[in-house]
Amino acid sequence: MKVTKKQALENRAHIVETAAVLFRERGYDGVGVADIMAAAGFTHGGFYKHFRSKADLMAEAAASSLAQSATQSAGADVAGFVKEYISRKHRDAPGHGCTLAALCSDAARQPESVKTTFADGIESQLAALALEDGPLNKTAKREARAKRIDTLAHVIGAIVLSRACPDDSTLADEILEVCRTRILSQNA
Amino acid sequence: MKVTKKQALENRAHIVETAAVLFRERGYDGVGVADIMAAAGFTHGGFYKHFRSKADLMAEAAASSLAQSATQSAGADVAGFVKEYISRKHRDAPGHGCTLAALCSDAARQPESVKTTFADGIESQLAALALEDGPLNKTAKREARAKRIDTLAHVIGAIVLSRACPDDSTLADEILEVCRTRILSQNA
DNA sequence: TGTACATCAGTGAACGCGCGTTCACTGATGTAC
DNA sequence: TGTACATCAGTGAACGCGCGTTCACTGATGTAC
Repeated sequence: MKVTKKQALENRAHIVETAAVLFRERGYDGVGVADIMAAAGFTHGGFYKHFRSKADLMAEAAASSLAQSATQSAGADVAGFVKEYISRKHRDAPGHGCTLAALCSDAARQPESVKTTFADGIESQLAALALEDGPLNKTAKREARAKRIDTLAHVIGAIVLSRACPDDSTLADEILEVCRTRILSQNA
Repeated sequence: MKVTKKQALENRAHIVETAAVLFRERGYDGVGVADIMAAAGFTHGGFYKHFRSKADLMAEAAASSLAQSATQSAGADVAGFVKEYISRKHRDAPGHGCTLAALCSDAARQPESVKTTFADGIESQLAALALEDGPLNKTAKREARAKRIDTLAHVIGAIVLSRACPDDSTLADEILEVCRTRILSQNA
């Protein structure tokens, strides 16, 4: 049953990817090691050949999906970012959406390793949004950073609040529409 | 060991209050029935004399703390609300802070009973903030509601994002300061 | 008002279950000669 | 290149533990007469 070194590394990466989706869908406490391994196509016993603990995988999965979302929105203009972010599609597919929106409040109760990863992820996300900036002087740079932090908090709040409503709720959609419209007009 | 009917009802209310704090601090999956009962000063066996299941208590605790935060911010002007909400004090004491900020993303993964309670809680919170409005015509009312929804999402996003950072993080404080300043200047 | 009995809030042990983690084992891969 | 052995990714059973829930029991409260 042994497997090529290359194959083993691919399997490991696949486990991280799978976990990154499941954690976003069901939270860190909502998914077990056995769930993750089964979803990745393995039995649970092999888990500890790849990771020292579930907490280690949590931090790694977070890093992976945070980096991915940052890359995805790299260089997008703010309006485009907001439109994609505050959408029913994003709200209804947390597993493939923004890690910050899906796991922020979970992260708050996790070990420092996870929280540090999240802080880094926030910075990456801010940096990705910053790519549209031209060369700026110091004050303008500070102002641009403030604006991005503010917008990021705003869009996360919209998604998180909308997701807390029942599935067929009109309020959930109202929140999205209202916030999308207002954030866009603010950035116009 | 029996107890007055009045005392029993008080005990029940005390359990709900205790749970409302613990859930906000550690999340729905982070607190057990035994934890709650012990914190309230009882043994865990009596739990099912008061509640049919943990999920029932979750919904009830959510309703209780949501109603409480709505009452607290009733009639406050938006600026005052934002200043209190986006503060280190609020961020660092989730157990006695806003239920929406503490448990929104947890609620998203809970049974409909909890999500419905949250939707009601959002409406209460919006209504509480609306008390400052004078008599308005239809368009102005719609606009005022949109503004409140948008502000609520915004302040929640700020707290949630800040809480995801490590405890000593400067980023966590930066997020609060930036968002507080910008939201206040928007509402000025 | 007094008495005899039913009720039921609270206790603490026990239940089955799923969790994170460990372990002996397998057998193809990788390595040493 | 061929052979003999070590490695180690993956398997599946087992571990201890904590969880939500159940249960027999207690004894003060509440009720019926």
